Amino acid sequence: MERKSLTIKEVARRAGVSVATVSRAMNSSGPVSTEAREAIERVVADSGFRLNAIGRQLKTSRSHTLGVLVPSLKNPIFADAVSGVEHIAEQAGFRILLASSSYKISKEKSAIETFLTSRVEGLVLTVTDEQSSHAALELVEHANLPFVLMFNPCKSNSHSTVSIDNRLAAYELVCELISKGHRRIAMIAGNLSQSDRSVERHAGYEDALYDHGIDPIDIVEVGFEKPELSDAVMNLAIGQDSPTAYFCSTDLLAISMIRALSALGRAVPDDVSVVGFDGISIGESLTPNLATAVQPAEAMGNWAASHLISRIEEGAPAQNLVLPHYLRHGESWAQFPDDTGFT
Amino acid sequence: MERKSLTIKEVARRAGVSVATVSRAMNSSGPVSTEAREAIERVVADSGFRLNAIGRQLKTSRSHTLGVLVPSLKNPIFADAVSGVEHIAEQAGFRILLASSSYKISKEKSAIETFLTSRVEGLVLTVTDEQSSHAALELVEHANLPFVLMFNPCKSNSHSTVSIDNRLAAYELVCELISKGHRRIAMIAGNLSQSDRSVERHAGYEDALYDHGIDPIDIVEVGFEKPELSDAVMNLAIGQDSPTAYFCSTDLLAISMIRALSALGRAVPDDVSVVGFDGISIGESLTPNLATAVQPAEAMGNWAASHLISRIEEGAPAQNLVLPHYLRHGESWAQFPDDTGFT
DNA sequence: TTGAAAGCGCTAACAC
DNA sequence: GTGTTAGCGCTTTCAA
Repeated sequence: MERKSLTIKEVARRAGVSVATVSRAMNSSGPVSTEAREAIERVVADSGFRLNAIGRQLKTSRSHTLGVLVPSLKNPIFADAVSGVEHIAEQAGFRILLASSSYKISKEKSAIETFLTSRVEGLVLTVTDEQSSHAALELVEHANLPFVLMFNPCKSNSHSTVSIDNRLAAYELVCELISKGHRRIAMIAGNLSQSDRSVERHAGYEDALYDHGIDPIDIVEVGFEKPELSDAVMNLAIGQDSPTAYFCSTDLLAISMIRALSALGRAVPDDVSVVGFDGISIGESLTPNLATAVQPAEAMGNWAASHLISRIEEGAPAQNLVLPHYLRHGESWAQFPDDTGFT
Repeated sequence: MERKSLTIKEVARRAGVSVATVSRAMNSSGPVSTEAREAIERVVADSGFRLNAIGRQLKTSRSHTLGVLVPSLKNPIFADAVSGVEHIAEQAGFRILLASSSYKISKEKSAIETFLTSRVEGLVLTVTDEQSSHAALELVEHANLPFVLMFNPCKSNSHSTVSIDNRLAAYELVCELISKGHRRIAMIAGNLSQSDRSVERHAGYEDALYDHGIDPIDIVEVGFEKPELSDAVMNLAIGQDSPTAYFCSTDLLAISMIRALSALGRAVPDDVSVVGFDGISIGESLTPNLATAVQPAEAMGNWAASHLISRIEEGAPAQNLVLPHYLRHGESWAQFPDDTGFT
């Protein structure tokens, strides 16, 4: 057992050749005689030698590494997207440096600084929003490093983005609720200040109500990191004119909401409808399964990675991609039972 | 905008000092006069200079990087554990290189080779099992690199491990099922050849049945990567003497099972009981919520990371930790309705 | 308090 | 086909 790993120099010495030959042999980057190759292979085989990527990175100024930053791994929508990034990156010979921000601007910034210091070749980021995260994104742009925003709605054309049309998807979801006869529709959302997606979804919610001449109910914001619903949500649910439908800004929230409602004796969807947003796969397996707008998270991760790599390798131009979403007509929403029949 | 990022040498030139002084200033690693410090700060501020970690890593032979390998990010149990690793690593100034194996031995091996090449300082791994993954683990041991196996049951004392007692937890779960009057209890599991945890859980299942003089039913194995349950499962569920209870080797499987059963008109828990294993947090929010054995995934990740770092930094000895599990008495299991009253 | 210089492990001219 | 060599960007003696 070697105390310290070998260097190419030592391998060269043992094989009786020069370091250049070893380098050529190990990288198949130039001619090497069979004799030399075999000598080298022998040394490598019984020493377990492996080229040191750090030396190579320094010399070639290429790290073959991508930085990936998401708010949290504990929401499957992000875990799935990271999984999508990882699979493509791995195929293309890129490593993944992973960080999570816990929805905190300060952690976004420090994660990005770490990535920059580590000389990653590109970044896949899901940030709070372009405004609040401006300082951090500024760093990336100043470093002239390609990056793609994932999930964040596209707000400019200067950089790449992959997302869905959150506002439209929310609009469609709420319209569907309205067409099922619901009039008192509340929105429960993760803190708007921590997610531009929530903001867009809320806008879609308002659009839908406005188009139907229905008054919106004050949005109830909850934290992202805790599963417990706030008192505000509970008070809303037990009040006199309690909503007949809830639009939750994420599936995780919707799942908690369904549970909380049933604890209050309100059955979903018989007494009240609940819809989520994201389309995490577990939602499909629930009973009732979740009505929601589905984001193709893994595909977003795939695209983010392959686009990023083509920017790195081929200097491809920045691009904004809006992927199609679709509504999953789950069992957690239903015709409002007291519907008076107005159309 | 700089085409290529600056080097310490260029900063030194611009600030009119030597590279050694810049290094000392930026790392607070030695005395620097106020005058020099200010000159350097000025240059750094308006150039956005950042020390290149690769140069530093080569010089110091420290990468401050941990490699993390899990079978899949799409199972929240692993995503949560990775999240736990990440949080501790970040606090300690370590970066995370992430890879997933999709439960494939070949990908485990190549991921580990990439980690080795990248000169990570330690590894957190969840592998198929120590036997099958032997070749890959061999590489790590030969490289003399500290690692901790996470989730994999401890089979030797030569390396670190953090897990729960899978066999005991499964035993307890199945005993509880038996005490609720169930006698026809089936086990549905992810392929045993892809997970030593499944194997242990199956042993616990058999222990429990054996202790009560009940005949086990042939285990039904399903793939990990697809949510659809196999025909074998369906045939079992609709057969004559179909089980009154299902023990699933993961919560994800249990959730799919509940859904599949209800599609067959069998209500959970009224007609049939289903229990899972893992304790993913979403399971708590389901209706019915999941009876399961809870693994403290995030805590396992936390411990894996901090233990690994103390091995790296302080040469702490390898350690095997078995964390306590607990049973979540969810709503997905119930007294068997046709219970004849035997005790 | 500072600078010169060696060298971490590697690749890629370049000369042979 | 092969070897020599000059760095890549940094830290760290060591001497001043």
